[in-house]
Amino acid sequence: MRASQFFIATQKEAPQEAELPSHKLMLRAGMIKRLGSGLYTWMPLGLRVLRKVEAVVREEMNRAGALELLMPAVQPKELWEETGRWAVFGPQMLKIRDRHERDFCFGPTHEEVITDIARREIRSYKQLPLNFYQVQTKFRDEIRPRFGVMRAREFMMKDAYSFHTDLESLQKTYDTMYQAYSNVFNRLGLKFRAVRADTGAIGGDGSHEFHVLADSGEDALAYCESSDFAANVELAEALAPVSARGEAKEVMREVDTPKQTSCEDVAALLGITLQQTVKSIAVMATAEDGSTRFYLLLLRGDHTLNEIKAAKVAGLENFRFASEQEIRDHLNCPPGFIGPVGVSGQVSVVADRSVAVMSDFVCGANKPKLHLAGVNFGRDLPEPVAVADIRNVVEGDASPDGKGTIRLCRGIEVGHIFQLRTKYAAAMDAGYLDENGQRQTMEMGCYGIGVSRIVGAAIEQGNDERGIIFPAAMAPFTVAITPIGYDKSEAVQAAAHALYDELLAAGIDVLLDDRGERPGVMFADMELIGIPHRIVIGDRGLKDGQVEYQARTDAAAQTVALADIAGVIKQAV
RNA sequence: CGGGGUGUAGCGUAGCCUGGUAGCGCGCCUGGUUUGGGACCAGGAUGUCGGGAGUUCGAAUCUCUCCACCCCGACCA
Repeated sequence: MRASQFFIATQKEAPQEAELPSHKLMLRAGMIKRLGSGLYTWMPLGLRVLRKVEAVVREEMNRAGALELLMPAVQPKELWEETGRWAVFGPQMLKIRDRHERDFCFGPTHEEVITDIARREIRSYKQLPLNFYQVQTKFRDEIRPRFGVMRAREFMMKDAYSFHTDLESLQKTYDTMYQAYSNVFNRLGLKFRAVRADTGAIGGDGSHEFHVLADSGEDALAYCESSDFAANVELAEALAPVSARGEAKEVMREVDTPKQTSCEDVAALLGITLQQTVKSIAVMATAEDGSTRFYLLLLRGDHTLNEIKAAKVAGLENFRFASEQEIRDHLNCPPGFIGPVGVSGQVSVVADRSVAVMSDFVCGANKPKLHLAGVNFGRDLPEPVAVADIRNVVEGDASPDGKGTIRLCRGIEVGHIFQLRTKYAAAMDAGYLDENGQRQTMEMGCYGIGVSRIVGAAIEQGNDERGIIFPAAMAPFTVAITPIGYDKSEAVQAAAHALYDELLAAGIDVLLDDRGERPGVMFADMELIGIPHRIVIGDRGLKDGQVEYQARTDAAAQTVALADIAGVIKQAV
């Protein structure tokens, strides 16, 4: 491609709306243009990148035996009513009405459509298993679109749906998809982790999220460096401490804490570590019969509450934080000094596993401006009614698989594979006849990749002060030729054209910057848009038969003989 | 939806408090000089100051209202 024939729309300054590096850079590079909230035009440059991602996804899906089809973006309401999701999806679904006043939605996902296909087309176990996929534009009316294409309302997604006679077959395809996804992200040159995900009401261990690692990621992840364990922090288990509770050595006593309402302040005042303090979190839980109960959740001072885990404790299914008034009503004490010692029968105490093994600890005294030190379970207060894992894991915790310690990072979810089981097939009566002529419900799996989101995630992972650093597999162009004095020097032109033709003939995506711009402009543009390889041709080097080569990630250029440069590039790509 | 904020040329902004008819940088166009890291000189074009209503002799500026967008929370590829 000749730059003069292409559309390069780079900008020096990023629009104010952009916050993340990837969003700013995509705007500055002219890859995307915003049309409305969460709506982006993919400009020619950006589209080249998107298409490269799609190509890799397609290749790996095809290789994994999935079959591409294309479903309508617009779907009739009736289909969604069969699964009850017309109501469930709620305002996230863009609903539209045609001239006959019939209701439709712009598809946020395609389980209903594909299940409809399956129930119409699949009759016999002999046709199974099957795995269909598509690359489609989806629309989800996000509560808050942000970060450019990372959380757009209209976005490009690859979604696949598999159908099976039994769980074993589903598991097999699931494993195949797991591998295919790993292949995709490896080929795209992304640092990623497959993370065990919450399967919610369906249960089982049939769900993984694929996260691209990036500091700006919206999800907090816990992973183990010495094993393949990885999980969302919300779900990562904090193992019970291996050491048993120590002997009580101290006598319980009150200590003055006139202004110290947090564990940090109390520990600082007393000159002890946070690990010796216990924080009490007051919550109200509503039981099934509608009655409410006041709970104190006990955490070690250096830990934080994991609300998802806490909600799994019997009785706490739908808890909320207690109001200040409720705290005063139950403990006769203002927040900041509350604790589990001497509480009435109206109060239930739930301790985190790490608290359960503590001895001689410090906690609130349930009296204003006082804390208690040297507190011990069994002696100063009853054992808690429940001991559970209710905290977030922290760096250094033992990995739940027992193979090392946990580290934390942030990730951007770019893929999700899920064993749906029979949820949709049952709701929509998608069945087949088995070997015995008996009608059975199909098992289903679904597998999504956020194609457009990957572009943002990749840039989030690869950028520097000069611009985007694209992995080779998704760069809009592989090589940039930047001739200096292009419109003045016939020698430069001749050399540039010859090289351009040779690289094109070798099937390499080359961008020849024939705009006649000054060197600084060309360099800045090529670096901003993240082209992995750059060749500079100028009269200065040409008189010695030399050109310059610099990879986007190199600190400086190197001199290469003009005669060798094509070979060097072919070698490098 | 709740809370906060911003709308001035393609992009970034000044002016608003204290009303007097809009300025700067980048970009764009023309001519010239330049050409190894976002050139320089000269000339030029581009603004319903988000929309509407009001106050006023006069509104980008004050008031009301609507709209759009951005940021913080719940959702997700």
